[in-house]
Amino acid sequence: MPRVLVVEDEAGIATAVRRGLIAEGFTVDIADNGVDGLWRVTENEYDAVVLDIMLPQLSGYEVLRQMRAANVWAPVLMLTAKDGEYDVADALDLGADDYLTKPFSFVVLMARLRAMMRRVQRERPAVLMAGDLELDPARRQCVRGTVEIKLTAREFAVLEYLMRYHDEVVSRSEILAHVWDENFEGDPNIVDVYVGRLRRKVDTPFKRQAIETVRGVGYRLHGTGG
Amino acid sequence: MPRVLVVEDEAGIATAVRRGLIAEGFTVDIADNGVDGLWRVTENEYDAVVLDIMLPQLSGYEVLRQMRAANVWAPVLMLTAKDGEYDVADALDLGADDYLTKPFSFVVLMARLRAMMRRVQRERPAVLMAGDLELDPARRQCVRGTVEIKLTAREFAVLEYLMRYHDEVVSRSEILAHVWDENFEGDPNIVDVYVGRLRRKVDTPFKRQAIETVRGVGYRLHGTGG
DNA sequence: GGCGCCGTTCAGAATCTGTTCAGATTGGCT
DNA sequence: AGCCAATCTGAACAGATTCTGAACGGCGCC
Repeated sequence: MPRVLVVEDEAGIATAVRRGLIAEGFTVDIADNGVDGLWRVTENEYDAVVLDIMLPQLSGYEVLRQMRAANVWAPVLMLTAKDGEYDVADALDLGADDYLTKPFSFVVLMARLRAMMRRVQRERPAVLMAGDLELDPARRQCVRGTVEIKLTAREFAVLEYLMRYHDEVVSRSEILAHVWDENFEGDPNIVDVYVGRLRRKVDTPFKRQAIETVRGVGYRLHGTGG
Repeated sequence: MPRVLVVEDEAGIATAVRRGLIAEGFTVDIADNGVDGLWRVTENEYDAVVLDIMLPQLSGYEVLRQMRAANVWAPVLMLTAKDGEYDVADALDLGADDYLTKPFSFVVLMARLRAMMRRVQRERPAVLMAGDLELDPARRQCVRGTVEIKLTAREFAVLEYLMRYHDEVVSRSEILAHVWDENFEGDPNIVDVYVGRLRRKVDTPFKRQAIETVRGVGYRLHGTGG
């Protein structure tokens, strides 16, 4: 699940964008001022940042400059008001990857975000593969061999995370933080439950199970041999 | 190899863009005035046109207008200077597909060009097909196999959108934004209602239903086996 | 004015999902 | 073998999401 930070002080825009992005399968954090935005972006790993220029406390320019200085290179899409008070060129010079003028349509935002992430993150393939398992985040579809496997939203998210880090061991807390929320406060056993459900759905009989339990540490999804 | 025409009289920009595009694997033609640009675009088939607005002999507006009149529908990305002498809205009204304000970064130009070509390729087919379903936007006609299916305007629009993005999951908000209005303020349940009606009209008994619900995300229309 | 079609709203029904929990099972260790 | 902690699993529930039929009002046409 791609993770996006939205730094925007106008609550209306922020929530609208948030809702839309979530519907599109993103995980979304919101910061309503520059300082908070800068803090979040340096503390977490985002796949993209939507950054308003006009912000309280710290302008979008400054946030961008300081995050680049701090060696954070997540792709940034700047939001600018259409009155040319702030110059877009400056933002691009500072290392923004794209920009959008308010008011914008949500569809355009999505297209730009996707294009930007595709462009910037070449290491992320459109389709995740592991053995004969195939997972297509855009189509929200999971296939083993030729048969489609139906997954719920959560199952999909957990599997996606495991596949993204296939052959590596990922801990429960890591999964919780990424698939649920950094401060999820429920029973961590939920991860076990979902891994169990996934196994029943994606494992093939007579084959080694795809998701291995690494006792005391977490889980590992095997990249080859199913 | 995608072929691009760049109509731009400032030699510096033209050659920079040309070099960059070639490096990205495009074939590039340059015209340094409007008349030449118009001639080339009508004589050749380009996958995209980058068109400056301020040009000697014939403005970018005029080039665009006349090429559309001549039934040339290659996607056009307009270049505008940031002083608002020329209005971007006019260009979009005339049928430009995107625009960029000078000065722009090359990265942004590439992203826009790619996104534009992708978008246009998807949006311009004459007849939409998915399985044995056929939808002709020009004739406002929908056919399954040999029988015509009568659809109301809204039903048609929703189905058209789903078919345009067949096999992908489209969210309710996306459908609302495109078929209704980006700031439609009614009950989003209207989408569910129309999908339900469409199902009753276009689904065949004993077959997998064409429009699948992807819970928590949206709907997906199956492109094959429909 | 009457009629039919269409777009929309609404509320209840039907369905699906996320989560919790407790008991069963497994694996590692002495 | 026996113990403890970690893990698995099935059942159950609440809540969210989606579906659907009914109803309403506007609009164009006869």
